[in-house]
Amino acid sequence: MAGKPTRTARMPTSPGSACPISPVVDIVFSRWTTPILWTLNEHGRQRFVELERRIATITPKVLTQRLRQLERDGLIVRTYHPEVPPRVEYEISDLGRSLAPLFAHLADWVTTNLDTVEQARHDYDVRAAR
Amino acid sequence: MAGKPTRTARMPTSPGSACPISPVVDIVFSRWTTPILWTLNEHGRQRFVELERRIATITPKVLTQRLRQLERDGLIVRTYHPEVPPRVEYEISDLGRSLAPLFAHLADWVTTNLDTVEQARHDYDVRAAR
DNA sequence: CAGTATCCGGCCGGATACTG
DNA sequence: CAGTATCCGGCCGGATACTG
Repeated sequence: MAGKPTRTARMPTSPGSACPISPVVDIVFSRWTTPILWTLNEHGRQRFVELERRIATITPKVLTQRLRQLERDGLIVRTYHPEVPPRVEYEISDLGRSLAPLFAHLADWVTTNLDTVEQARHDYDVRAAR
Repeated sequence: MAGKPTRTARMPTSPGSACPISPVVDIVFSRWTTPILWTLNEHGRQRFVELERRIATITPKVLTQRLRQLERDGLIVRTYHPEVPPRVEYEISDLGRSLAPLFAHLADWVTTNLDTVEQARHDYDVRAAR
């Protein structure tokens, strides 16, 4: 046994204990996962380039990474057609689709409350400046 | 005017264009915000140390940072009582409370689907290993 | 008590170039 | 077309120590 378990490294120290929704946050809500899932849900089965175009500011590397993670988590399905040139299609899975009502709910919250958040930020900043 | 605007720096390049829920993701779903909001919603108005204890694995620095952000976004309210020793209380705001049904919805999704996700990961890893 | 100060490592994501 | 390879910077978050 080599050395005591130094606590230095980034152990996940998941906040899960205090919060039952932490798992879904890890799975679904990273920087690019929601745009990807949203696009697949809206426009159906799509090829890599189509996603790249629709999401626009994403780079191919990152798109690949996120797609792989989503596939691993079972939220999307990847289909490879061995042709020349190669053709790959992505579509949302049933599990992924089960997030749709949730996403709609979130979109509602945004329409209703985003202004309030921005106003709050503004007020806070004004108060902080004085 | 010094130099052309080099595109090197991390411009946010927000994915928002493609996805109407990106804003709420930025506001609510970072590593520690959901545990904090959840705790405040469950146990009501609390002092700094109480939050620290309930969330357990969070450090004071990070707790302060997240609380400030949530206060700025108008999701929580901070009350400072100038006593000795000082007393500060945090409570969820009306805006913060408006997230409660959403959180319940998310918690439901977790109970229903977390097993499926873990199974999918397992299957993916097995397939990848071969 | 309720924080702040300092240091620091890792990881995520971006830029750019290249490939079966 | 659908990616991979390489390099790299910033930021988030953690560890530790200190303060009005």
